[in-house]
Amino acid sequence: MPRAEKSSETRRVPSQERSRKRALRILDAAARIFADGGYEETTTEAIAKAAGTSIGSLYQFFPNKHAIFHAIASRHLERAHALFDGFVQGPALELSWDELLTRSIDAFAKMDREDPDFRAVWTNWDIAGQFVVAGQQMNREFARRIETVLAAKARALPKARRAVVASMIVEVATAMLFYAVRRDAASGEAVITETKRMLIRYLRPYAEGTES
Amino acid sequence: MPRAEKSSETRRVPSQERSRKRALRILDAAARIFADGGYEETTTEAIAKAAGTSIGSLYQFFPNKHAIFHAIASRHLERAHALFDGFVQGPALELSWDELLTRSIDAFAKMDREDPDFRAVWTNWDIAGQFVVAGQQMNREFARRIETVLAAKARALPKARRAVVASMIVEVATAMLFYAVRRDAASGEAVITETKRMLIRYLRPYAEGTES
Amino acid sequence: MPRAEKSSETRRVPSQERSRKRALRILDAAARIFADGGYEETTTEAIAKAAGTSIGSLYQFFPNKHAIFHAIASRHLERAHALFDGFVQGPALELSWDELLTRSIDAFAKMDREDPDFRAVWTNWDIAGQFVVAGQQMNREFARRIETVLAAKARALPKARRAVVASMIVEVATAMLFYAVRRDAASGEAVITETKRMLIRYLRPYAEGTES
Amino acid sequence: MPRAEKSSETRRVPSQERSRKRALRILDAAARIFADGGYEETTTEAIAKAAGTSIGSLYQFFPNKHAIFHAIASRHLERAHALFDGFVQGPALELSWDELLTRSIDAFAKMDREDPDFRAVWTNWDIAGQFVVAGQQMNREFARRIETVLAAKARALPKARRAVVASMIVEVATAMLFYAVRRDAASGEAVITETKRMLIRYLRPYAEGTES
DNA sequence: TATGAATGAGACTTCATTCAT
DNA sequence: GATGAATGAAGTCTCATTCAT
Repeated sequence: MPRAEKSSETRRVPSQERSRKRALRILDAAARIFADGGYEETTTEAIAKAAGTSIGSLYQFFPNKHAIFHAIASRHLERAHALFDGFVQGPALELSWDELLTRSIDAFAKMDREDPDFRAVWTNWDIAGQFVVAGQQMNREFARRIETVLAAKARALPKARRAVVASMIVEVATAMLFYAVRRDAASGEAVITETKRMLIRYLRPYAEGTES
Repeated sequence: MPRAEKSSETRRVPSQERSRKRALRILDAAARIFADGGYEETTTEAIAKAAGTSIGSLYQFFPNKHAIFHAIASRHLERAHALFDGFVQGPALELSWDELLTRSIDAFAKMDREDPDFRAVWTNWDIAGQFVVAGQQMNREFARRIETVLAAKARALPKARRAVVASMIVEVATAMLFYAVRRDAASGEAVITETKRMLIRYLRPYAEGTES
Repeated sequence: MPRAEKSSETRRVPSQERSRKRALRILDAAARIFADGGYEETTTEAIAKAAGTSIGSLYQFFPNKHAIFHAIASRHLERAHALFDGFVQGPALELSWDELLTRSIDAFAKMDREDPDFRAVWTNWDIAGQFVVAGQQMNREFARRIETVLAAKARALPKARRAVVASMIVEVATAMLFYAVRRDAASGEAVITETKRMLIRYLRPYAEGTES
Repeated sequence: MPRAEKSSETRRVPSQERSRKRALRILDAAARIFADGGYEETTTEAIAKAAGTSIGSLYQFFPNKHAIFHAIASRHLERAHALFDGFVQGPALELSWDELLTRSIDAFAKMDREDPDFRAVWTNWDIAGQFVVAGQQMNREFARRIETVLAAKARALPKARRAVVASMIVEVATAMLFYAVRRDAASGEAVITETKRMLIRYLRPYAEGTES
């Protein structure tokens, strides 16, 4: 059926394209509103309006409100992972502990400041009261990867304690980065600086093999 | 007539007593549900039922749902302040940095584990999307007090940076304590231990006057 | 049982007295609040408080909220009837039409201004949406009595039309009196004056036998 | 493509059309229930059901219960004004006093009998205990217009008393019309007739310049 | 496929009434 | 009998989701 084929093809491509764009617009709008107003306070209607679509269209892309949040979380997760992998894999690993920490924290601070998804996800990571979603999962993922770095770099750290230390790094970094974005630029910057200092001091003994 | 006197006394006291108890039961129940299910997800009906009362009684004690949360936050705030003041005032100040940190973190860890209010407040500290309530306010209060301790103990720390460092202590401690209670007993304990270590290592240079 | 008799007697008399007073206080308070705020808007709690009693006592005197309103209406009814009977019975009947009207309207205007029950009853005479209560009933009662006066004084008025005319008098007087109390003293007075004029002009032809 | 054109036209029009109709159905149903059962006694649920819609739809048209009443009042106000203006403006003014009164009262009686809004508004004109709304406002408006007619027709009436007399006309007419619709057809008719008579007799002296 | 009107479950809150003290 | 805490039915309104056009 050439007609169907052709029409479906030519109609499909731009339509897919437009669809994808619309889905993204929804996600972007939702991230902004979730971050500003909280998950519960955000209405699906408000998201649709902010995205310039109708509520009906919104439900064509996402089965329910939670799915929207989930999609934002996933998107953020992916970005964060990609960013993170630049530091725990490849040439970056050659850097000194201090350098590695400094650079990765700076990189995340930059992303957090710029990516609305970050605030959306972290502000609402306890949706439905379960510490289910993204946040936890993501941090666990990060911790696992950090463990491998610790294995290579922190020779003085007993294997048994690697998991805790990795978690400490992730949780502290995350918490302070989140704290930083909630403050004004200047004091946010100071917090970032101090966070790096704290982690460096914390980890140095493990790296040097001179645990206090 | 001692009997009459007594009876008239006990007639009203239990009434007040029972009222007070009921109010506390409501608060306790609410704390539990807020912590488990989140503020928005928690219905006043559910609180009443969990407290073993009727919805009408609940509204006799609290004008609306938010007031219940507020009461829990206040209660927690008071307890936390009282606890904290034991460390930043009086003889405890004679302790070494390390001792002071260790003891106060242990004290808070104990309280957090035992006080359902803690989770209720910290899980929901961003009600309505604003970082308004208790949480922020409380931490700021803590930070202010820690500053005075720093003034006395951290001679190497420039006055200008005291505020940031104080915030770091509070925020990291809070975040990790919160993280700890969400885990099982064993790993929670490990996290507490590691948190103390991290803060001690972070602060030592400031205390010793040998900043790295 | 002398003890019981005596105690019940001596206790009873003042108690009855006190009870009656309390019931009246409740009615007075209720009339004021009903008049100012409307039946639905008035809570039984508010009545009890304004009467200086407890809600429990209130329900010992009246089985439910409506009964309170009903009691007020009855009380007003009685007073109004007593007042009215002074004009449709006895020596007052010797007066001329104009005098009779003038005096009775003045008398009612005075009562309406002074009796809080009046406003309470007339403001809320449509409780529950049925034009049930007092108002209707009272006016019908009045009309019936006026009919007898008409029989005597309005010789030119055919018997068949007496009922309508009587109703006209009652309804117009009531409505305008009610209108008058809602205005300030001065214009209220003017309305009363004008109402008398209107009724006099309306009725004169019936009395004189020169229907226009 | 006429078909497409037409279909696109009719596709939206019915939607608007249906909406408007639904809003009107809600208003009509509400007027009926308000009139029969009183404002407070009427539930939004009942209105929705009587209008054949869902409660959700109702709230899509009206922000709250009071707005529904307000809309009814406005609608009635407009109709009443339009009707009234036919008598106080234009050629009708050429009529004699008696004719003018007779015709306008008949016109209003007809409307009141047929328009459910009338009873809804007048039965509940004291919502919330304040004599705020429509009723008062409307009557004042009417009175003001009647004053101008009086200026032209009632030469014997001193300017200072025009306002009272105008109010008398409005209030008496309104009250008796309202009374009339609450009675059965026959006696209602008699009341209307008698009301005209009363007003004519009342006003004649003012018109003729022979005040009694 | 886009739209937005329609739906209705369910949340919060009030208040008449009951009942233990 | 007096008190006022306790009760729960019922009302208003919101908002996630569906569905006709």
